[in-house]
Amino acid sequence: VGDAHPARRVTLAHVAARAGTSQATASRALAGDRRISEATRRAVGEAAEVLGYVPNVAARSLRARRTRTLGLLLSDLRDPVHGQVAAGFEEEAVVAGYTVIIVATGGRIEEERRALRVFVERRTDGICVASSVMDPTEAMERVGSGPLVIVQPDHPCILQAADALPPGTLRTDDASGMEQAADHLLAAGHRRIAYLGPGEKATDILRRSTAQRVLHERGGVELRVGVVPEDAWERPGEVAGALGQDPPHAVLCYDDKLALALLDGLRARGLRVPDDVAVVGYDGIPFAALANPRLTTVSTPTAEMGGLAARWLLDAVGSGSLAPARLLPVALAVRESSVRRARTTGRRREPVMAGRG
Amino acid sequence: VGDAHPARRVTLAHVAARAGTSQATASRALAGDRRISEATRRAVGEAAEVLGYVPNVAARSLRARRTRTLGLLLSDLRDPVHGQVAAGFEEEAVVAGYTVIIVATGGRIEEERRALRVFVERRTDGICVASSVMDPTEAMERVGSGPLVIVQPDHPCILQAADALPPGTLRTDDASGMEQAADHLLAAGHRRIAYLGPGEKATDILRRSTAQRVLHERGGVELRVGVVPEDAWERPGEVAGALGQDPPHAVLCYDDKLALALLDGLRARGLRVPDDVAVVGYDGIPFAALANPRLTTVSTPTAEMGGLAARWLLDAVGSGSLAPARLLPVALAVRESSVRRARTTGRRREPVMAGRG
DNA sequence: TTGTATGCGTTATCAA
DNA sequence: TTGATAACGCATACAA
Repeated sequence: VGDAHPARRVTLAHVAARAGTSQATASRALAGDRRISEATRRAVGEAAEVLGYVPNVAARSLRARRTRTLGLLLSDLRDPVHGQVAAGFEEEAVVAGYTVIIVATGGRIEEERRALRVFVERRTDGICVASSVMDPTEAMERVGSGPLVIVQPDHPCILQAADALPPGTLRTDDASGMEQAADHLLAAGHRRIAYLGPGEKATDILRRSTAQRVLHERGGVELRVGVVPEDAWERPGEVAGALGQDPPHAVLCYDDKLALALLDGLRARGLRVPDDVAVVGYDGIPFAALANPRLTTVSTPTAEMGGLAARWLLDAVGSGSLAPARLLPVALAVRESSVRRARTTGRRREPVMAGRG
Repeated sequence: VGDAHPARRVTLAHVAARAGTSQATASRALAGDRRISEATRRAVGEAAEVLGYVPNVAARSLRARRTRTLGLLLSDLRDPVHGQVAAGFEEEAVVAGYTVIIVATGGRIEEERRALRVFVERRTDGICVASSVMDPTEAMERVGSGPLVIVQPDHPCILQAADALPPGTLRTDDASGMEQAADHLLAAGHRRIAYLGPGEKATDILRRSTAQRVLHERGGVELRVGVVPEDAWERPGEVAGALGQDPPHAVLCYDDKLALALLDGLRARGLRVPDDVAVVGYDGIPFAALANPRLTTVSTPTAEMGGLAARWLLDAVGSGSLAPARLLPVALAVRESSVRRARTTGRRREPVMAGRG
């Protein structure tokens, strides 16, 4: 034998030798096995301490057939929403003594497949797939037997079987969220309303069509639709431009990033929010509350969702069965961006086209 | 023997059997060993495909004595800055075929120690410690022999040995950043300047004392200092309140979160930015550019830093030696929040105390 | 309460 | 070009 690795690592055998016990006893002592006498337990503990023994998780996992690892697939760690989900997930995993592997996919399905492969190779005890564009069925097939939780799937399946989703599916109630938002705008008297979104994602379609339906049914209002690239929020001018030359009086945005960009873009065009245009976001990221005007938004329990996903997985590791699909409630947070201020001079409602068009 | 695990897993032995080769040959074939004939290579590949073979990374790591895993310690996945760092880190790791374990510590030193322990137990090939409050020396001791990159250490050591930091240390140039910011305010004619920060962190002390020095030396200005809790940005009123009853004309903030909250808090107090108070942030998070007014800030290359950290580690895995400490340049992004608009009626400079005081 | 022996699934050494 | 075989470091079934 003889790998060319000089770094001598302390193994359980060394600890056992120093403690004067067998390897098995040392193993049990360190594991806190009640059957080991207090004396040897201390002896082993001391030996481990002195030698600086650190168990090798790879060996343990191989033997124990479990890794105490959870896999988390998400599209972008930069995104506040995903950050929240990841944070909640990680926190919950940690308290259970689990470690989290995170793979960001950028929303590319090939990367998502690669991520799942990574998780399976590493024999994670559970896998969470967040905001994935992959067909949940495909995800399940690729994952195989281990527990799989799917959070906020961004696949057309969410459009059809509203609640007939497979166990382990966790979503926020998009329909309810958009309904609340649309109702809010109608109640405020708006009739020229637009929706701004990326235009392709399933979540986008769900939110948009819900708004469309609600506005039509309850207000007889036809929703105008503007489409912008997913990264358009980095270019506020483009976002505002998507509203066209004859801007609506209210805008429902696909998410807060877009809404915040819209706020900026409208300001650049000389349009005041909410006086000229009301804006509603979606997600409830922290910065929405700090915008000027403060952004009205559908507040979603993102961190809680991440935490719950982890708990589901951990429970499934024990029980072998996954919790039934669940729709988490959301709530509209009404703030300044959609509420006309009383102090302004009356409610002029002419198609305002101030500023540089 | 006989663990109670019914799920039959496909192992290399099965693949070898089906391909009619030895296990060794199968292993080599799948690894793309050039010495294996094209024929057997294909045969093994097909067998693996048919059987749905997925290699067991734990076994591989155990044997190969390397895990192709990188550990990333950070304090909070919700924070935009850390999200950027993590994203850059993960992206770089992925292209090298590495997997990332992320542990969030909440800035608690006990959690940081636990995180390092996790990494060592899992035999990560490299460890990155970001924004840690731990003494870098302690971190090195705990990590032992493996490569360790320390990103933005938040430990008093950064105050003393400016550039005499150990190899593998990666920082943005805080002193330069604050210098630029302070110079900017002086150039704009401000003389009543305050600094707002959490008051304890080493990074905070470094930024504050730099501002203090620059303002004093170049402008003869004494910096006022306001201290707010680290999570105060969630309570804008508290942030603005920390400026006292006689607000300054310009505020340097410890970070963008604080600055954005200050914007909101000042607005609630009836103070206009930048007309009554100029505000400068730090970090350059994306939302700073979308604030109203758009936030002047010191833009730091966070994602790049994460990416570089990963590359350093990957290089060290190969070479065994770590890159020398490095200070990444930062640049002031001057935006609306610190530049008085020309159109306002002159530059009145009296201590404005409008609104509800 | 402790020890013995075995196998987890790979890769690498050595011999063929 | 391929095959036996031996670790890698640990946990556990079984025996004592």
